[in-house]
Amino acid sequence: MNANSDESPAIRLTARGMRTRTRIVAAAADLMRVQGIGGTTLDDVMVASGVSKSQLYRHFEDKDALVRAVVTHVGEFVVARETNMLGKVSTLAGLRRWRDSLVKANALRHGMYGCALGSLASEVSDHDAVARQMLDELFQTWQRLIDEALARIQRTGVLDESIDTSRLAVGFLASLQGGYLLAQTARDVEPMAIAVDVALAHLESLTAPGRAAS
Amino acid sequence: MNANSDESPAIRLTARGMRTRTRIVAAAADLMRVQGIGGTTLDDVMVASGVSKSQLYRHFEDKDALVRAVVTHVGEFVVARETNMLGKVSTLAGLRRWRDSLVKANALRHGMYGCALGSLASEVSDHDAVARQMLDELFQTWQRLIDEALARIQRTGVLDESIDTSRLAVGFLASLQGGYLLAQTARDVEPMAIAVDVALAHLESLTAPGRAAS
DNA sequence: TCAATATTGGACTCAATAGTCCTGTGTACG
DNA sequence: CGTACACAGGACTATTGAGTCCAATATTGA
Repeated sequence: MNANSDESPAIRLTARGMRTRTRIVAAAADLMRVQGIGGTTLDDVMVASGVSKSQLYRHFEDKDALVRAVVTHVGEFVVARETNMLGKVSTLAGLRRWRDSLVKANALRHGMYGCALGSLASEVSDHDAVARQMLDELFQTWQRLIDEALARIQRTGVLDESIDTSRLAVGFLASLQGGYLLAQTARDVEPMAIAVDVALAHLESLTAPGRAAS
Repeated sequence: MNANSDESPAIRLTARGMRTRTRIVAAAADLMRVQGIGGTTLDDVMVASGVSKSQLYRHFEDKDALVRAVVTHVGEFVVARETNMLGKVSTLAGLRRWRDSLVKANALRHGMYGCALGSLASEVSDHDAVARQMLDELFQTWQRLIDEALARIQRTGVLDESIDTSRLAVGFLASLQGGYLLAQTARDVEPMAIAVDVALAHLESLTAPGRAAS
């Protein structure tokens, strides 16, 4: 939206203030990823960011405002990552590399914590309407990135033009999110890997045999 | 596990006591579904079930124990529902009816609250190891019910025998769970409906044209 | 360098919530 | 029919966590 990352500051901030603000949000995001939003106290954030209560309330009206800043922060991170990984994909092989990268990252933590965005969404959606809408838009952005990659693959000719890639993109994102949840519950990447693989297999089955490109 | 529903009681209970216990768990489950676990206080449960604090602590050692009883309760409900809906499915049409029923129910609440089991899983998995494992087993049961339906479809001949239905089942469950999450975030069933439809389309694409049965 | 203002520290308040305890009442069985 | 014990009520405590306040310090611009 505006030049500085993470939401508009409401108050005028010097460079030092911005750094402090960023430090708070980054620390809060880390804690909330691991402990959840409800499990993270403002005192936790204080200690982790090395900042005092009054600063917290100088920068954020209340905890909800901090949570929203965290949503923005995490959202920017995820969108940047996905833009990086999907932005130039135009082949099935490219999509498989995308899959590998996500699976590998999740395997390192044995499925713990699930998807950074998905966990926030599930915890916040029925409680904070503003944050819910922010997350909805982030999911839509993510879905669009997948859709655009699919559309590029389609344009190479391996995928029939009659296929609605935007519906496929919803399917991919849902498989991924559901996979994250199952992996988190099982403490094992496997269900997440399988879920995305099945979605990829579907895409492959749609590529008419003996078509152009790879 | 044992005859009475919802976990073992640790203490001896008369019929009246069992009813009280059930009332507590049912009230807690309802509240937690709407407000989340963290958002539901024991006082809320007290008021909703018309029961006093000491009774709560007579029946449950602490809040975690109550949460686990809720998991068992909700799990039994979901497994019963899915057994009902999937237990006799042996055609694609039957699977579509299953989809319709889930989508319809979710549409009524505009996606709110997500999946009863999924929401619990996401809130509890990184916090209570015992509850996490219970939920993992419930998801496995659910997945098995889907797998068995797919296997029956496979046995009618419309689905090639070389296909691994258990992997497909993981894909279905993940699509469903991810769809629930996206629907909850969007306050709209649509993403959930699309996610399951894409999964169904995949299955249909696997049914070799010109095979037996319907 | 001085004054205005941004920034910081942390003690303090107030409300909410998990968990305890004790007293009284219903009930089942000998 | 009475005694033991299961069950119910609700006041009470201890803790935690969100949010406030004000005094002290750093920064910036004139």
